Formats: sequence, C-alpha cells, structure tokens
Amino acid sequence: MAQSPAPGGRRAAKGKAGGSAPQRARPVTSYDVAALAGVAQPTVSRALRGGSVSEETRSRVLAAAERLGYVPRDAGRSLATQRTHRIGLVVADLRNFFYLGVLTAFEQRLAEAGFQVTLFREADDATLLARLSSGGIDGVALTSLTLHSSLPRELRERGIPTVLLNRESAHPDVDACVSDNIRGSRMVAERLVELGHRRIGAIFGPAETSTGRDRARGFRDALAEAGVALHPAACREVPYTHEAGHSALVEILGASPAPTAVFCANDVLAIGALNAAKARGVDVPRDLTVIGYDDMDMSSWEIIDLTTVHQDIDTMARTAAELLVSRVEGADEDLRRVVVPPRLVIRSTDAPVRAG
Amino acid sequence: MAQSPAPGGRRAAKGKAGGSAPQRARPVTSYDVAALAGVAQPTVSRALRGGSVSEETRSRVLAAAERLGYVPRDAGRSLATQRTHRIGLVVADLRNFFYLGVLTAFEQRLAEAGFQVTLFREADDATLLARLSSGGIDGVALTSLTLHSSLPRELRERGIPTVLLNRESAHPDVDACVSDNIRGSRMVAERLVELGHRRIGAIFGPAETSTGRDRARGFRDALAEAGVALHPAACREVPYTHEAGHSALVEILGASPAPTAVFCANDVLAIGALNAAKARGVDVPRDLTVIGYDDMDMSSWEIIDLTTVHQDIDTMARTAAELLVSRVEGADEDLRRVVVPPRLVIRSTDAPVRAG
DNA sequence: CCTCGATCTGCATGCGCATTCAATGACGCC
DNA sequence: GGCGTCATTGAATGCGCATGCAGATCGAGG
Repeated sequence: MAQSPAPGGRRAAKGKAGGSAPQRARPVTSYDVAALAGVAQPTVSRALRGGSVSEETRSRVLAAAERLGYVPRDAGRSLATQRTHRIGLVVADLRNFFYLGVLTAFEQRLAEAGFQVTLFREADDATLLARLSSGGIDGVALTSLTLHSSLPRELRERGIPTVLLNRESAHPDVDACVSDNIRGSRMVAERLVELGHRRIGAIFGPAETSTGRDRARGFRDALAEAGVALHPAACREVPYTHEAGHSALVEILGASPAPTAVFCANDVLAIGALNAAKARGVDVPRDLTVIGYDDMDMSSWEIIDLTTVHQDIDTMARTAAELLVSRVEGADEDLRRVVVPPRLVIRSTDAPVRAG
Repeated sequence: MAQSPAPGGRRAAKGKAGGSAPQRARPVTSYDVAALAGVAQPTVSRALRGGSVSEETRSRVLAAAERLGYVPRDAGRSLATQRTHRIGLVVADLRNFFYLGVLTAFEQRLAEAGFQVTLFREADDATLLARLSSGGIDGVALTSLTLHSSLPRELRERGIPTVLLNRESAHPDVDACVSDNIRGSRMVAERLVELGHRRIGAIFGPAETSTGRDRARGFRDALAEAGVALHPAACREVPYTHEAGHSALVEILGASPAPTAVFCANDVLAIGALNAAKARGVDVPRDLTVIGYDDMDMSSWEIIDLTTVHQDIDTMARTAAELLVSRVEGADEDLRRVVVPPRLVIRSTDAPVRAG
C-alpha cells in the first residue's frame, strides 16, 4: 500500500489527502472521535462501552462520535477482547429447506443476544476445522454431522464452544440439542400398524448420521414389537435430498407386492416421494400412505398436507443458541444434552390400508 | 541471533501456566510457530503467505505450524490488512424460499473466491448501516431493499463496496444485478391474453420495491396495450409472503365476477395462492389460472408445477458475487448494472379460459 | 581480493480498540 | 488545615499479524 503514514504522530496529517480521486475514505477511528471531543482515545472507548466517565464527558464523546459517524471497528475490538460476537453455523446443504427453519430461529435468537451468524458449508473435517479455527467466530453450531466425525472433539480441544444441533455425535464431546428420534419414529410405526398396514416400506436417511440411524432404529424396533416385518424390497437408504426421495419412491413402487405405506426419514424425502407419486399417478393416501419426519413449515401447506412427526425446530435452534451463548460467556457447566420431544401430526397423507 | 523471545519479551513465560485446570487453551500464535521453527514472527507470516523465504526456512515453518496446529487469527490479519474476506448478505426474511437459492449461489461463488458470508437481517436503515459499518465485512449485497432507502448511498459514502441483488434502488448509487422485471411481467400478460383470459386479477408485491413496481408496471402496460383491463376488485398489493398470497387469493375469489386468471408477483405468493385455491376447492388451472414469477426450485415440483417467469437466480447471485469481489479487490470502474433476461416457463397452472 | 547486487531474514512498527496502572483533582472528615 | 477516599482521566501497553526497512549473507563479476 503506497499510503505511508505521515512521519510522526499516529494519525496525523496523512499527507495531502489526495488531489481529488474518490479514494476510499479513511475510516473514522476512536482517535478521531477523541480528538474532536478533546479527550484521550481510551476515554472514547469507556464512554461508548459504559465505563466510568463523567456525564459531561460522555455526552461530549457521544456527540463527537455521532457527528463523525463513528462505528467501532470489529477487528480492533476482537483483537483486544478476544471475542468476535460471531457464531458459525455449519450446514451441509443450504438447499435443504429444513435448514431454513433452523437458520431463521438460530439467527433470531443470536441476534437478540448480540451475535451475528456466519455460514459455513460442510467440507472435509480438516478444511472445516481450519476455517473454524481462524478465530473469526466465538462458537459453532454443527447441524450436519456424521456420527464418527472427529470435529466435535477437535473443536473441543481447541477450546471453541460447540453445540450439536439436530444431529449428534457418537461421542459426547460437546453440548447437543436434538429431538428424540427414536421415539418419534416409533410413533410412525405405531400409527402405520394401527392403520392396518402390513406391507410397509421406508426411505431411510444415511446410517452414518444420528437422525438416519435413530429414525431407522425406532421405526424397525416398533414394527418388530408389533410383529410386523418391514418389506425389504421396499426399503432404501439414501441421502437427505428431494431428488433421492423422488427416485427412491419410484424404485419402491416397483417392488412386488407394492407397499401400502412408506415412512420417509425426513420431510424433504417425503415431499420428494409425494412428487414421485404424483408423477406416477399414484394417489396419496388412497393408494399409498406417506409419512415424513420434521414437520417443516411447508409440510402443512394444503397442497402438501403431510402427516409427519413434528420436531420443534424453533425450540431446538433457540436452545442451541442459548447453550452456545452461555458457553461463550464462560459457563463451565457439565456437558449438556437437551432432548426435545417429538409429536405425531396427522394430516392427509396417511389412511387406513384398503381392503383388497 | 536472539531467536527466542528474551525474558520480558513479548510472549515469555506467561505465569506458571496453571496447575491442571482444563482452562481454555491459549491459542497458538505466529510467535509460537516462530519460536518452534527458530525464526522471527514475520518470517512465519511470509512463509505462510508466500513471501520471499528460502525453501528450507519455509518447510521448517510449515512443519512447525502443522505440528502446533497453527491457524492465523482472522482478527489480527484483518486489523493489519484492512480486509476481512467476509461479505455481508442482507435479507429481509430468511423464511422466503426465494432467498435460499440466492444465498446458496451467492455463498458458493464467494467461497470459491475465498470469502465467507455473514447474514444480516433487514432492520431499519440506521441500525443496519451501523452493523455493516463496524468493519466486519469487506462488502455487502442487498437483496431486500426498498426503492427509496438511503442505504446504498450511505454505504457508498462510507466506501463499503455494495451490490444490489434482485431488487434495485431508485437512485443509481451502486452496482446492481437484476432481472428484467418489466419484460418478464409483460410475458405473463401476453400469455394470459393469448389464453383468452379477460377477467384478470393480480397479487402484486409492495410498490416500494423495484420488483413490486416493475412487475406491476410491465403487467399493466402489456394488458392495456392488448386492450384488456385489469379487474380492479381482483387486484391486491401485499407483502411477499406465503400467507399474504394465501389470504389475497381468498379475497380475490370473492370478487364478482370472479377472475379467471391471477398473476402473482412472485412464486411465494403464487404458491400461497395455490394453497388457498386448494383450500377453497378451486381447481387450478380448470377454474383458475395462476402464474408466478421467479421460478424457484420447488416451482417445478410435480405437486406444484407452476407456470412462472424463470429468473436465473444462480446467474444473478454469481454475477453479484463477482461484481462485489472485483470492487473489493479495488476495481475502480464505472457503475455497473447487469440485467438478466427472464423467460416464461409454461407448466400446468395455466390454461385457456373456459367457454361459459 | 574487493565491490555490487540479489536474497533472505530480523527489527520495528502500525492496524483500532480495551484495559491496566498511575496521576490528578474534588470532596469530606477529623 | 491535613489527609484519606473516590471518581475521573490520561499514558502505556497488548491483542496477532503484515510489512517497510535495514542488516546480513552469498555469489558473481571486475
């Protein structure tokens, strides 16, 4: 940069300020405010942060700050306080609507607590760890985590407050806020049995995720207890995407005998399945019962009206935000794991099995 | 060679390092790496940033950094370089699916360029300006902007690179990347006329947004040119939300005579309308034609299959990201305004008006 | 053998803010 | 009137990194 600070004083003259070029204006610093207010820089800091300053001085400083349009630079403050007031949110796929709800609730709660949210897309553990460690953030929420990722432990070792949101890890290294996926998926199984379904299929999520694992486990267990066998040819394990749900259902519809009901491990998959059913002219729920998991906002739309397991994302995200904030503020409590109870929401994509 | 920080040196002893408490570990700094590698701190900086350093030194530094798990602190770097490699994205409502596409494409392109995205929720201009000025970001993309907001000008005055994405301002203060909303909405009008509709309603967006204004203007103009009058009782101007679209359609359905077609200023409104139609037992497109604008991902789902104006969000977001990055890197070109052409996508929510 | 230039590296410093410490002054009390 | 107390403020410093500058080393050319 060819803008050598003027010889002498810290923020003095600054050369001839350029002839006329619409150069990016030198930003206002606390020194400028101090000069205008006739005080020392630290006094500006104190006046603005609520330190011990006389009323008269404070108002003079505030007036000067106002007049110059002074806004403290984050970088300086962060360097001095070792705090950024920024929280990282790691998500696998922003296109997954589920995360919209998460992001919204999470951001909202954090904004209230004076934090900003910075997004991190899923990447390999090493890359992600480096990005998260660069100190740009005070804490992290991981929403897309595989069971055996070493990320939570590594973050813990680096002293970066972390919370798992929605998915959890195989090892209890950090705080977590999750739904009771086993219980939720059991409810689905019970409902299907109750409706008389006996040829039941499923589109499960990835086994290496806690939601994928638990929702499969609860579902299978409950069915087994009811003496109903899963229809093997009508089961798939796929990634949590709309496309995967779509094509999995197409495949499943080809099983013989065709299943009368399909459990989808999340709503994104379920909606993909509904679309596939529509494409194939399969009437839901007359010909096929579809039940999802999550209860995203759109699942209650009239054109979808999906029977699903309600997961209180709002509460989960807010709780995660609060856990994180308390950690960032130095709480040294034991590991916490908050489990939010699920609830079956019956809408119009499920129906009793048809005789014959 | 005084290669170890002498006592009294910057990073010496540091007390007795505590007995055993699992205190948050003191983070590794470039001084630690320097000490381990037996060089001075600046050499570490140069080795890592590709400065002039001998191969032998570089590898020693890299090894030390690796061994300590060193990751440069963003705050320090930002303070020194006046650059954060972070871009702010201001969005009104994260629950609006439209922004998901924007966010995804935008984030992706920026990640490639080495930038992170920090979210800012819409707030009053003053608050937002303060947040954006705190220097945490190198540039801003505004997606939810009202026509007469002073934000673009103020950001410009503060020297913060800014780009308008999707919506634009009444004054050309900063770069913008938008769709040709007038042309797009004209296409809709022409289509409706072509299908024989003569009782046409509309759910417009807020007039104080450029998209709301232009999509209404183009639509009205084209209809007028075709000699077709808008059905006044079947027009509404509402915020861009699903709920607003839903209730607006319910109201419009009560107009008499009922319209045979409704143009919705964006897909979120259109889907709200589709849901309302479904709730009211109105068959789309048999009883009512609905056309939207945006062509969000979900608009092509089989259960929605909305006829709409395709807006290439991906291109728009990527272009905006590129504009922004070039500004941040110091490009001093003239104001740029990129207009992306829209395209009518005909699916299954529109149909010829029924005789009788 | 000396000089010059090219590399490489260390020293000193600044980025903007918060914070510790000491100095100053005001005030009250004996 | 002297002295202690408290409130207020300034001076000095550090946070972690990048960079201008100067010194050192080395090789080549004269």
